[in-house]
Amino acid sequence: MSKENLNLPKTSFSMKANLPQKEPGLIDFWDKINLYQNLREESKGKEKFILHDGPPYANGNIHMGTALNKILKDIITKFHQMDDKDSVYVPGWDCHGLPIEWKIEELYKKNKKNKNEVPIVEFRKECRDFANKWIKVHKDQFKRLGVIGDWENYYSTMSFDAEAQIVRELGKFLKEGSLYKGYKPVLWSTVEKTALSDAEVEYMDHTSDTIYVSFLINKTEVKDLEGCQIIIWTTTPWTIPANKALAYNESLKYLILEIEDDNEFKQSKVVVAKELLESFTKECNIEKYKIIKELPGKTFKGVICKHPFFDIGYDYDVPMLEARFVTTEQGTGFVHCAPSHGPDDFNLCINNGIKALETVDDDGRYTKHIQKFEGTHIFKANPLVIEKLKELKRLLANGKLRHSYPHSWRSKAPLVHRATQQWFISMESHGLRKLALKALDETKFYPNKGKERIKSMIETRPDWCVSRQRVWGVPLPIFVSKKDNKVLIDDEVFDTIAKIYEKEGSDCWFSGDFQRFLGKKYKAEDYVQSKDIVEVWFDSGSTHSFVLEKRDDLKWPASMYLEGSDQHRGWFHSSLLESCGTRGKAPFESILSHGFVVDGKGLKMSKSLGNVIAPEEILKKYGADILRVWVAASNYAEDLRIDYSILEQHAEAYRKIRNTFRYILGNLNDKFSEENFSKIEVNKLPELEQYMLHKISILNENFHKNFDNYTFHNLYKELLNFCTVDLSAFYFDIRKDTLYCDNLKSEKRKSCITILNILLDCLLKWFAPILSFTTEEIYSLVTKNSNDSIHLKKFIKTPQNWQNKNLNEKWEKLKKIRDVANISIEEKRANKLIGSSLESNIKIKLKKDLYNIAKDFDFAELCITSAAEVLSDDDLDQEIIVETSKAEGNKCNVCWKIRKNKCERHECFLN
RNA sequence: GGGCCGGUAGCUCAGUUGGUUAGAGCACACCCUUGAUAAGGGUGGGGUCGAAAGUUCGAGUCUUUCUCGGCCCA
Repeated sequence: MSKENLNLPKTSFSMKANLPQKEPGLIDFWDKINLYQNLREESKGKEKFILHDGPPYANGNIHMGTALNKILKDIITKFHQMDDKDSVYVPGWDCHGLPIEWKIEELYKKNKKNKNEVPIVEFRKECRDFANKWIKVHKDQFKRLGVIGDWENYYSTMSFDAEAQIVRELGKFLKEGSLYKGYKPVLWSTVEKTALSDAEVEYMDHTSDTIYVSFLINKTEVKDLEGCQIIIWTTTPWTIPANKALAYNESLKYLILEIEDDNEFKQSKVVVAKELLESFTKECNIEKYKIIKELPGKTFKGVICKHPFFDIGYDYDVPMLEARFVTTEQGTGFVHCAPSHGPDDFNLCINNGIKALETVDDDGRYTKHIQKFEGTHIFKANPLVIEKLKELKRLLANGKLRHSYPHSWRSKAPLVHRATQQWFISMESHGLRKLALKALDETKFYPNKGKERIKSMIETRPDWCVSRQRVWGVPLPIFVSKKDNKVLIDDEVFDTIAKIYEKEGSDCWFSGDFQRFLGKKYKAEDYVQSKDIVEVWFDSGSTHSFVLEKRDDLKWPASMYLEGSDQHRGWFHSSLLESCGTRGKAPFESILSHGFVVDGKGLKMSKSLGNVIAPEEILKKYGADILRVWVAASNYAEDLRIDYSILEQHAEAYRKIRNTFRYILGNLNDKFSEENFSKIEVNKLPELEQYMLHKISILNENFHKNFDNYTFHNLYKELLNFCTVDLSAFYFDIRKDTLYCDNLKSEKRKSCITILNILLDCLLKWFAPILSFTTEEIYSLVTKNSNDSIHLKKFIKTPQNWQNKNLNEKWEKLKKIRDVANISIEEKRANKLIGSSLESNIKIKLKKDLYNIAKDFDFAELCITSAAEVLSDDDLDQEIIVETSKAEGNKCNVCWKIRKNKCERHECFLN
């Protein structure tokens, strides 16, 4: 008997995947057949699913987080496409902003070029080129991941039409009146000469000078306080010249002490918080003192102090104000307030009628408002201030403190709070906060916890500062009248600007002549043109207006926004505010947020820890499909762990899936014939095949449930388990005998082939959104049409009559018997009585109920033994007993079963 | 420092309103197979559910504290 007469599997589908080599070819194939266009053609007129791409910043190579984000987007887009929708994905890029400006400046420094001597227009052109360069790089990197989208017609925040639309959006806020000119302290970098957004701030350790300063009480109605000195503690001595007030907390208790040490403060009566007495006396080296009196916080209401520099011209009142931000964590229980140099100080002062002044200029030097120190750089002012305080006998102590302090993420320079003129969008004036909160209630969140996260941010956030003192961005379309200082608000002007931008881009704002923006109605000489640009979050927050609304292939609002969980404060947030401010509604119907990529131990990836894995390495070693499996198998609601052992595990699972396909293809000899599911005559199939149809149907149901909830890790796990447990270890194992040995015309074999065709169809489609490359590789192997793609297909629909609950229950019982049989066989195998299960005969004893179910089944087939006997025995102490004995006789060289006589099986006999 | 989220086998994940002995797949070990073969099958070991305390007849599940990690904010 030779093997040629058997129907052994034969396929050209290789066991080894070779993904890194094979995948680029499939990307070329998708380009060649114009897959994206075909998808649009195919689904014309269907319900749209629009996943609006949050634009990554066009700078630097992609990292794991970006890869995760894009793959997740692609998986979801493909799912909806196969779910019979028109699922359009338009990728985009965020292009303006400081990081790119910095890159160009770095280049300038390298080439000894002075930025100030380069015309802004030229500088901006270099920024634009830089962004364009990275868009190209990103595009290739994203395509390499298998992401299908409109790569030819991507969007960018620096395109001319985007810049034009951003102006129109700003115009809406200006016209409404919610965009206002304010004067607030912002975090300012004196090195970069700009205000920084929250995202650009890094908290690092910094050593500050600390001082204890006394403020002499000047006016009070409380007798006890007369002649006392209020003590403050600060880590920013340079802000003392800008001091305008002192803050105390009503809920604290304070003490008046009389210092008895023999020094310049001898017999001084000083006031500090009771709780801080110990640290205060220790740090100021006060050894002998007397507690005169304890006072409640409210005592300080209305008290007026003298500025410590009173004697050198700072002869104004320093009132004491109540503030909850005063704590007893450090210091003295009193806080010195410089409204120009701290948000808390600013708010407290403005509420009490004390205005902030421009006390420090762009470079960080004191202005004319700071007597005696004008022109001094604040970073060099501490020793001067300390010296002066000492001289005036207002300094109790000074020292150093190492603490967490804000720094610029680029220059690493320490930042300061500085009051500057800025443009704000009010959260309250036109009900923006309320609108945004309402819009969130109407948004579906995956996972649900995202809703609370963004809501609490919206509830407490201050007005939105949208201006930046930089050059690489969309200019604020603002003209201020020289006559009355009023902002020019005229739709015609906004529209003129937008129209010019559409043709030339916003670079022309800086070309000098701005009369053309004003048209004929206004004269340039009457106005001052703003040179501020819009902060980049406003850019990306407006993408819905110049992408979703403007493109015919998209819709507004988007079906989904999908980003990392940090974007609750980023893009989700700015998009929500921009859209609610201009349209009263959110630009998205749902938000999906994913966690961060961390290493195998759950720690964040960093260069210093050396645990960074670049997508590129994974692509080179494993291929994109393995990375896609990792995405699908991980629970994105939490942080996602990755390292090589985790990837190795997923690669192993992939091999299992690949071999499942390979088994099917082998037995179909690479000839897939599509079955019409609704025409399958279920009842005519063997029960095992019926059971498989039931399994497929149930799995398909769960598949859609998981898809509806976007729980891909459960979906993937079910698919993998199906391949491993139901197919490989069960159905395939049992049916090998039929497939290899039965006649090609046998009904049983034909039924099995039908199931294999159905399985191939199902598995290809179920896996296509995840294993985009592998499923395409297989599909192109079995399809006759060389221009066809698995990604053009729709999900399967299983007919109702495939589900059979009774049959399922029955087969669950049969499998239980099979499990017991396996244990029995294993015992004999361990005793070296048998090797292969085919070397055994089994005797199955069952209680009556189970016997009645099992008696009609061939357990030799189900358990892959040479013979099986099923007996009824009601005296059993267990439900199922299986006895295994060594099969005696000769091995049939066709079906390998061991028989005493010649194999009576028809096919074997024939041979 | 504050807010939010999380910690279940080596790994990826299940675990209903608190209710038997905490599950699955992979990995691992051993065995079998050599007609899916750098594949396939079988059996098995493995968990103080981050820690402690509390509520309860009963806690992976509820409460508190602590700890570790992540995101956001200061």
